[in-house]
Amino acid sequence: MSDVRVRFSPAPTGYLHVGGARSALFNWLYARHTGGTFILRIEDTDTDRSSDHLIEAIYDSMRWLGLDWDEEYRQTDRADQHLAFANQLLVDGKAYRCDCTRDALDARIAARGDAAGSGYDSFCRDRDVQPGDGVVVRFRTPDEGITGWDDVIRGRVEFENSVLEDFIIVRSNGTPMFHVANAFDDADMGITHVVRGEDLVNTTPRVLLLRQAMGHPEPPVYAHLPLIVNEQRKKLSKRRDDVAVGDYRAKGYLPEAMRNYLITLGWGPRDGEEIASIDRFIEQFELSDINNSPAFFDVKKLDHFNAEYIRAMPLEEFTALTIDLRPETVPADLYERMAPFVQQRLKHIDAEEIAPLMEWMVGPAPEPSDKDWKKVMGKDGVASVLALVADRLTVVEWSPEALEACVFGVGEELNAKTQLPVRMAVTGSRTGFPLFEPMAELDRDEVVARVRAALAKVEAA
RNA sequence: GCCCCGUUCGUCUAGCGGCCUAGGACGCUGGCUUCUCAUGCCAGUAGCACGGGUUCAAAUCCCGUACGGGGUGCCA
Repeated sequence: MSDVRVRFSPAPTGYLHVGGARSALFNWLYARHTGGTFILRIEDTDTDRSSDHLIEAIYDSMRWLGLDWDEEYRQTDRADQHLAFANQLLVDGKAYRCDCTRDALDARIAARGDAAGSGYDSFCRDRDVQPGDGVVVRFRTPDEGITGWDDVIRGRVEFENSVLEDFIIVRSNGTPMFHVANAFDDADMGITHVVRGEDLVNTTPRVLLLRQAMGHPEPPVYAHLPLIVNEQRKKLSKRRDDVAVGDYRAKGYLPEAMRNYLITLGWGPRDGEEIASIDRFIEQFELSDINNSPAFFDVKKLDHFNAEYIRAMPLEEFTALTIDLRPETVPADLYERMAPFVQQRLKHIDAEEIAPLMEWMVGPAPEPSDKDWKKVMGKDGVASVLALVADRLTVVEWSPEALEACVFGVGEELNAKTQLPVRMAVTGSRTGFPLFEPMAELDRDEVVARVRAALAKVEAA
């Protein structure tokens, strides 16, 4: 085992969404690639918005994607240590108490003529505020100098310390905030590589400063991943975009397909094979190969991946996975015989995609649209084809092979194409399964009746 | 406003100074698989944001511009 230690640290304030899943995945890939340790750290310091239910949901989505973790922590279990760290900063004079309200700060900002929303102005730095209601602890950021790091993905990133405001490290309710918990835990847990979304770059100098104050000046390796964006090129948001991993699961995406698709967002395998086994990806994965521009989450391409994975499944596995999704009127043995045809046509593991493929086999054929009907049945000679097929069907041997020979035989005799009119008559559709196998599953009388009904409709037109 | 980041086909990517008349994938279009659809195969479509440098040589390095995004919470 190598000494690489990485972590995925979601805040359980929502379901795991595709952006978080991709971060988790890249951390996991790197850990597995290096033989290191993958840690799941639940950052639930915002107790008001975190919930056990959401933590469970995150576990669930991670397991579904096959992302297993080696160690697990919850930051609320470590709050005492975070607080002790914050208090030490207070003792050392690296932090101070502040009782400014947002309103008071805004008033000062307005009085100075600064832009609304400007950062904290260090008002309480030397006021020696005592503990009490509405009092927070702020970190004293340096007034000069530069805080920066060499990002594996972005290169050198630097911030002027002067633009860093004295940020809050302990809330007025006494709980430590994200930065302290994050900085402390990364150092304490010996995290060697921090792989996370680009939306966190701005917090990095704060964490770095905190580490220095803690006596851990040597930073981990940072890799800030490009964001996953929607069609408006904006960061995927839980509110406006439908992006929870669980939703994709519910929509019938295979975890392997989802995981494989996510891998291609911001990274490409060196061998160019974008659909491959997870082992191939683990083998090739390097942080330095991750690109730095945002990636659009393209459901069309995801669908393609999903369809590929569905088709690649062993038939028995596919059948077992989908058999309970068949229309309830379809007997299990019939479904098993039709499963190969279903597998070839499915984009999602979804009952609603399966139903239209086979409902005509167990109930009346659907009414085709006028447009489709005319396109197929409006051709010259269709009536004679249907008439002859209907007659032959009453006596032909009832097997797929014999049915095919019969229907095509009529075509040769009449010098016409027969498959489409017969299909339309029997299935009510121009598209679908190969005709003769399922047709042989129906009763002879039913099929003959459907062909005769179609014939009557053609003649009436 | 301030800070940070980004820009190769519509989309995801390859490309790390000559192999690039820019490759692959999705999508779309067309064709072929002795008569559906799907699959498979073949073909086509379309791109280095712009302007300056550096260099014998730039998609690749530097600077600027434009555009886009992220952050700017007692969220993470």
